[in-house]
Amino acid sequence: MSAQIAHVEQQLQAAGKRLTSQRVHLLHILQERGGHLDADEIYRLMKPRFPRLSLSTVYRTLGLLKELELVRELHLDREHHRYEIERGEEHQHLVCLECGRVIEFKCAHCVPMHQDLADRYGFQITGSRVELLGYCAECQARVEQQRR
Amino acid sequence: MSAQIAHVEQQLQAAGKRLTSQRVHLLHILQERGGHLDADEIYRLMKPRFPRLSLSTVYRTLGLLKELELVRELHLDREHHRYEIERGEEHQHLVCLECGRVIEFKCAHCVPMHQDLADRYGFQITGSRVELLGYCAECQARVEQQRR
DNA sequence: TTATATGCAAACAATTTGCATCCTG
DNA sequence: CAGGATGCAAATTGTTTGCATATAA
Repeated sequence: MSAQIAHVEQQLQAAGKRLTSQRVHLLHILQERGGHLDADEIYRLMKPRFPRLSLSTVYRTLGLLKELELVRELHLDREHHRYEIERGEEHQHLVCLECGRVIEFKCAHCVPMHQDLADRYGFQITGSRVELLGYCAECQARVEQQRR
Repeated sequence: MSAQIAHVEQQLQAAGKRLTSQRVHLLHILQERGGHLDADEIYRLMKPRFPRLSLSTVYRTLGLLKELELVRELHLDREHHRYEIERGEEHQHLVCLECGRVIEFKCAHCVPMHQDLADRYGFQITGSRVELLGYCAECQARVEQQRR
């Protein structure tokens, strides 16, 4: 069992929650896949192991993990939310509008930005959503070729 | 009639669309309110003038204006989308998690960030969503006091 | 006049909830 | 064994669509 999962187990118990096999498995999936999954994808990935699994369990588990700040909810597209394990370190997302690929990056400019805002507006910043939209190198090339 | 509205009128006609009183009124509301309205708020603001207005007209109009890039759709919270007039100039949003207030700001750090990403990943960036979440000065003070 | 917009009601999709049953602690 | 967790089905919410009627061009 990874350190991540051990940590989650600990947090769940600290919150008086139970460690069910569904919860553990969901975490594993999120961890293996590296995140950016939506509820239905998670559901389908879990289904083989839990044939009677219901979507509401997925939503309830995600909701719980979100509250415990073990999972982060992303709003990368308008249709549904996507989820990833909260790794503690702030990072941003780059989304390709053509193929949907998501690249994570860390932005050196964001820390001074937070400080700026604290100074200018007295805002205490607790979180951020930085999502940049555009076209990845591959899709640019493909579109270019089709246009030829 | 403001220059904004004149511009919209022109764009609509260029796209072969009609200039209905509902569309004009919706634009006026968005302009007067300065944006950040959701579909239902717009609906309620328009209702007095158009008692038989339906929500679907609001959604269809917003969809149309969004396609023409006259209106921008924001995803500030998970419940619904909010809309504002597209002013051409990129800006970011600061959202208070307590009172819901939205502050717009312009971030000097964002332009170099786009350039960075183009360099690092070959990404062509066409848009961005930068939303910072936290607590405004007033709400911090209030919470502080309650805790006392 | 004629195609585009609107209003209304019904359809949808993502997410949430009530309740009986199940299972972890 | 007791209370939290699950599965199922039904309810909610935000948004979209089909169709008959109204209206801008």
